Amino acid sequence: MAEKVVTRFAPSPTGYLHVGGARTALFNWLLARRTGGTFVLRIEDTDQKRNTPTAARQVMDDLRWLGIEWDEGPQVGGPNGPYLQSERREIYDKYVKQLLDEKKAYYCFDTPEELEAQRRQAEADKGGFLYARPAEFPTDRDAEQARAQGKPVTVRFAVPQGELLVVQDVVRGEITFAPGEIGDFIIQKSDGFPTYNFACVVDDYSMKITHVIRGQEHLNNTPGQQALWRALGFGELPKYAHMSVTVSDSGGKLSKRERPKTLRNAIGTLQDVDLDKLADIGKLTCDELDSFVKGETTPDMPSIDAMAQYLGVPLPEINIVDFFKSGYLPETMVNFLALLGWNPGDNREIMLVGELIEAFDLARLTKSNSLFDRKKLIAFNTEHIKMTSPEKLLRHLKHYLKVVDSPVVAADDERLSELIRICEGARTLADIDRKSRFLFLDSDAIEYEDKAVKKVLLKNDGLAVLAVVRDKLAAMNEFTEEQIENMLRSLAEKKQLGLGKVAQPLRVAICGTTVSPPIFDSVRMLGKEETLARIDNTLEKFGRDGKAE
RNA sequence: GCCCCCAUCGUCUAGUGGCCGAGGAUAUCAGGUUCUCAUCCUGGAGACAGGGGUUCGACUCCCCUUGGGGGUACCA
Repeated sequence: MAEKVVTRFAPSPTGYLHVGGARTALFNWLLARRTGGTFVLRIEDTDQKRNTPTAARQVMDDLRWLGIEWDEGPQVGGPNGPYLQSERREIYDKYVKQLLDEKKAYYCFDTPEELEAQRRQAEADKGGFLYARPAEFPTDRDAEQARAQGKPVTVRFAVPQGELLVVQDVVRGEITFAPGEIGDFIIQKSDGFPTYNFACVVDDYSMKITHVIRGQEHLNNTPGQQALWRALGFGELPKYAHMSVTVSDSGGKLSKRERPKTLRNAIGTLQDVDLDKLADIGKLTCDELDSFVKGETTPDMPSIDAMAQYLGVPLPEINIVDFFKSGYLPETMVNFLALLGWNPGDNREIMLVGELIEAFDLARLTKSNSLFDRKKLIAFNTEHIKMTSPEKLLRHLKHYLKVVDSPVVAADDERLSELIRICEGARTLADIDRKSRFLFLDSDAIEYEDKAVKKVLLKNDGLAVLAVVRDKLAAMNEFTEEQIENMLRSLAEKKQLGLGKVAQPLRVAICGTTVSPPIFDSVRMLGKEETLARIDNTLEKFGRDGKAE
């Protein structure tokens, strides 16, 4: 009985994979895996103007990073390819012709301007715009003539009018659209490419898709698509499930415009920004930067990222790669995304992909939209870092360090594993990176944070304590963390100080900030020689102008 | 404007007429542990949008209002 489930993810390659798309892909993939079905990846590149050549590639990389592998699609092939719509033109043409021959579709020769005027008129008449279907359909000859005259030639589907269009939706139940609600829509553009609403129907049929899981923004397209499906004689409809949409926690829609917007606002608020330098960092001319700040234009992503990094402005993550670069684990993303608009029905939240697959059920999709809460995401990531095996974490960390170009890449596996161990409790891979960098910098490359110096070195005899610590360290012949700990603790006790008063000056001396892995591990890993050198540097550098004795 | 969808703690959600004096997570607050950051532990506060019905009984069903989202393209 039950036919094999076939689901698909059909992104248009206009940019990086963003969280919304990732979630759609995930749900489709989860259902396929749950049921032992097939997951198809199809690239919807029918818009000549908007496709970026590298985008499809990027989307696939991001899917793979998440662990979402497709059974049919680009790069892997399959029986129903090609999987790029731009390579399926003959297929669409065939069906357009069929519809034309059966008088279920017709040619149109309107210019965009004419259409625009009709639309405005309809608005003025306070009605929805419905294309006025001609009593007599133009013939192939008319179309040729129009083309010869340089008129645009499109093909419209004659949507069956006068009947209620009913959509059965898996998550929303029955949805009805009144007759006349859906106007005749274009199925073939004047450049010969199919429109989304057409290509999607043809492909879902020929790729034998059984379940269409997509965002609710497609709900209103569905009656038209289903009418088309019937007109084409495609037989039984796939099941449709329209998921709730995810909105951003930084207000409004989760859109790629958020990042430039955040940066723009930051530039506006920040005092004394060196605009020339900034333009240089972003590889922009001053005029281009100016126009960006004024909100007139938006530079490309690498430019935005570079400027944000330079200014130290955190941008909200929106693309999957952004989350990767912020140090999130793919396990976290999959887990978190799965729980946006779905839940297993019990109180489980932290789940591995295997558990998600096992528990997944379309019947448990949520109807209402949800906010993407980055705070909760961090909590999830902390949890996943904690539960991931050291080996796996090491793999993730290495990949991460390489991509973000951290000096920590210099470490070998053993050392990285050690770092992972002593950074227990880290919330992101970025935390581990940040805390570890001091080990991989030259001692003269250490930047001493102003605040840290003032607070721990120049106050409470910080430098004096540091000098004592220095001598004690120098006198040690065994440089294990146990020895270091014993020494520091007994010193603190002897001086009637809290351990912090002893540890903090040392910490600032070796890494320039008040934050590092546990001090005993940090010192041991740095090594005796380098530790002493950095302390000496510090003493020298701040000893004079400080008020240390 | 018109059409479609949605509505439980700040947020993600459990809840399918009595088990709910509404459960979990996260955020937040108060304590505690700790050499920093983080982790960790204990406790607190916090929600059924409003109004009508239906019913012996509504968070759960129906209607209206309000609020949010989406669509209204030769974008997908």
